[in-house]
Amino acid sequence: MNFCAMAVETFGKAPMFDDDDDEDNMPIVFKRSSASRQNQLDSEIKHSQSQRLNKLSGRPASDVCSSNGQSSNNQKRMTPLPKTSPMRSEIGSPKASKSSIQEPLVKPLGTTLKVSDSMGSRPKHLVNASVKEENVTVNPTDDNSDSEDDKPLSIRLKGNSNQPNKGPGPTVPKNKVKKPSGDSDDEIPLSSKFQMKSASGALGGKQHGFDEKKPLVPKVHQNGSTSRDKLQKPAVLSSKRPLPSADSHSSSQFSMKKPKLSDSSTPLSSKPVSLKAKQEVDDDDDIPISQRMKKISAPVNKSSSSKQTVSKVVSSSIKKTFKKSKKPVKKSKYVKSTKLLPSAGDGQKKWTTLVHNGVIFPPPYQTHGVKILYKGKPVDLTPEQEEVATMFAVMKDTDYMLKPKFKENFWNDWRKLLGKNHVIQNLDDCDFTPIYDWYQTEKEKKKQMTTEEKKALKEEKLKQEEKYMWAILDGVKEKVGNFRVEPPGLFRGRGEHPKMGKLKRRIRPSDITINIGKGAPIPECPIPGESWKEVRHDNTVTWLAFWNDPINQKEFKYVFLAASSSLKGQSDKEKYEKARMLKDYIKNIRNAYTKDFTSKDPTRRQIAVATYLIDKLALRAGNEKDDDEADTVGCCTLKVENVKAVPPNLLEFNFLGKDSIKYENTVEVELPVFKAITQFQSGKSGTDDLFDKLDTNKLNAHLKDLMPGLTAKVFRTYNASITLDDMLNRGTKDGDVAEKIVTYQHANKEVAIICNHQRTVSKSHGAQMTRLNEKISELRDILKELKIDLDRAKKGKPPLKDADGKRKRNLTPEALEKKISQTNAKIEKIERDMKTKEDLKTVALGTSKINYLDPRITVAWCKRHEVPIEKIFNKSLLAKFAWAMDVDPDFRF
DNA sequence: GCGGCGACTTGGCTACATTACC
DNA sequence: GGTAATGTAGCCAAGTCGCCGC
Repeated sequence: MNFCAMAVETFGKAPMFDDDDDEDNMPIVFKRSSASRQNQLDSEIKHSQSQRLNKLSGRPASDVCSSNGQSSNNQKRMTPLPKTSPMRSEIGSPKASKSSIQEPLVKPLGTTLKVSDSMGSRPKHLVNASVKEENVTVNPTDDNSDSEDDKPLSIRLKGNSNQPNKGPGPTVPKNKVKKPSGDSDDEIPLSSKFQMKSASGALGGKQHGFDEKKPLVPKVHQNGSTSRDKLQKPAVLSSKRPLPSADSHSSSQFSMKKPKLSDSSTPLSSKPVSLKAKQEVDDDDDIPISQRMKKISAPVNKSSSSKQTVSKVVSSSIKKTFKKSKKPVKKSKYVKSTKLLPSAGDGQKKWTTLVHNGVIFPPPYQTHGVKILYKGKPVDLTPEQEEVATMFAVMKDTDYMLKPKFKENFWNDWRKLLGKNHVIQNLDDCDFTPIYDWYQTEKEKKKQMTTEEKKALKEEKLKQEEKYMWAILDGVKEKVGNFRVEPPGLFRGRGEHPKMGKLKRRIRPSDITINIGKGAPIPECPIPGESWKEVRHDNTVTWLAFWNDPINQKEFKYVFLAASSSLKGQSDKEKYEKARMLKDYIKNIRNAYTKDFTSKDPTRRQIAVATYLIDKLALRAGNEKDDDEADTVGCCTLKVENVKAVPPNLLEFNFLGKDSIKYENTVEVELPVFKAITQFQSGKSGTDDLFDKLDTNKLNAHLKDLMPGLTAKVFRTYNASITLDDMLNRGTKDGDVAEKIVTYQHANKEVAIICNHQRTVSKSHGAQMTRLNEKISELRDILKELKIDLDRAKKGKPPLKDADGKRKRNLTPEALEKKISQTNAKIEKIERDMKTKEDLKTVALGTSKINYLDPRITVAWCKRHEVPIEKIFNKSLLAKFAWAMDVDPDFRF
């Protein structure tokens, strides 16, 4: 019996999940963090930059039929939207791209980090491409898979690195920041690090045709090698992309899905028959040489047998990880979801039945009675006044206290609570230290609790929250993401947010709108005497509840299902499928925008250049912002002052992006781009919009003309995932698991740099490095002694006394040699660790893993290389990416 | 065609938990 | 067993983008 069906039957009666569930269904304990977040904008720490790198190319035929269930997958090879006539342009036709480039793949990983690069390469062929139509849907090209367009620009650059100046207008980023003398390059913006290592070739104004078969981008590696990929990509067939039918064998779990994409007006599934046929032919050309070699050397059925073996390794580990969720149904009335459910497109039905218990509110404020001092004297405060004073007091150690705006906003809100005639008349004369000290004491007390006490508290909390943790969506038990209503506090806007410090008032039931299935029991309002603002039964949305953001009433705070839910999984999968689809279109999109660099229509020119920057630098779209938000920008909202044009063809970017993270990057661009930028800047002041004829709506509307569903952010997903795929496949060597993990981390790091995912250097970083250095010197001293002892032992003499004057054990020369070797190994390990630590101290690897890297790439790679998936994905990622776990080992992005 | 609302994704930080190391 | 290092979960801010009404 179908679990869903079974569960559905119970729906309706479904009260709350009191679940006598077995432990498998026990909720994971959710912690609540107390809160303080520090927004650090230390620009010295937050280096910027991102540079795009490699994109990879070749796609094995296997990718075509990546099994796993890619159900949705039909989207690849989408045909143009109805509104766009397929006849409109030759761009999309196989012919149009015939010129294609069958350039050798560029090489690899080893140099990855050093060679970053940029996209410059790409444009090369673009320049000469013949694009006949302007506004057209760009059909996937038949030859695309072979083209370098499938590769990250950076990779293309790498490939050309040894051919400086040959390319058309490659963009090679330059390093703007000087590298510190030490080993570390921490002080360098991420992007710069990347670039610095990659070095760029001169751009030359020359443009080469596609058929040149030369590296797209000339590049000079500062210290990197410029190896070319020996595993050249095979000539590509138009049919390389997976066909819908191929995808459709995907695992049954997807078989019922109605992917959004396919719901769109675009006939995703209607791929050309010829392509399909081709795909089925599936020749070795589509398979990376490395794999082909395996095939050759293996027994006939090797591929499948090895697959099995490998899969076994992975699946067993996966099984282990998911063991719990697999035995569930035993006692539970509901099925715990690990599979994707059917979903619908926007505005469409997202679910049929939905049951949940609403949200849980933070406990009421408990007064502590500690008085603040005003002009040195204790002041009585009401509980409401004290609560807000406490919010402020506990932030004493944060950087917010250094920001006048924070204090000003806090004071304005707090004084309203104090009232006009309150004894407290200004903030400067207030001393919050008594409350701060009290808070520290409380923290310390909590820390000192015994393990049992902590456990008891935890259990108590769990007991209270358990019923809010789950929802039943279409009969499937799903975890709720954020079922706790945000507690009151002071707004911690990032960067120079004009509202930082304002009071986020307490949210009450009357602020909250509940969304639940018709006929499902309305969640009881947990605060006696109060009631929900509204109850809706809207199955076209996925939120369970929302309230208006108290800081900005126009905005909302939603309660959604957790990332591991099937709804989120479905949507995630669709995101990656869309990005994969871009691979089919990218070449012609690049051709199209390259052509438009010199368009007479200034709007077209701006769209072209903006798209180029988004593609090349992985910039975000850049929506307009209100005055009451931090002053940050994205591509479309760049100001003239954010981009400095340095002849002959360098662009220096310097701006605050999302979360006020600094983006600093200097890139070499193609001359037409350079020229266009200077035109856009001419006659404007620094604070004027660089792209004055453009906004994200226009840009995305244009992108949708090129590929169904294409928006600016798809480029980030595409470039991140294709870079990972490429680097893993080029860079993974035989070796032990640890070495393979290092390869993965390198690739992950590369992506993080591309996306400019930064983190602040941990406070203890310096101390940690110092400790490690000390350890190394201690080991070196030991090494010296051991060598002396060895010499003496060889001569039959006893060892010297140790530092304390004590006699050491008499060891044989063999034993001493072994010790020496062990000590050397220790030193090497510490040195390696230090380097890694230094390299990653400002790079956040997690963000790309969670949001940009198609998990199927990782899972398939783990299967191919026998790396346990748990080494790469933690528990929550495994749950989030459950839908990707049965991917075929041959899957390629 | 535009603007704004609404829904959803992306993102860095921090408290807490777990693991490593001595 | 204690402490430091590392990993993770959760928080919630800040983006993107679709859609709808004017």
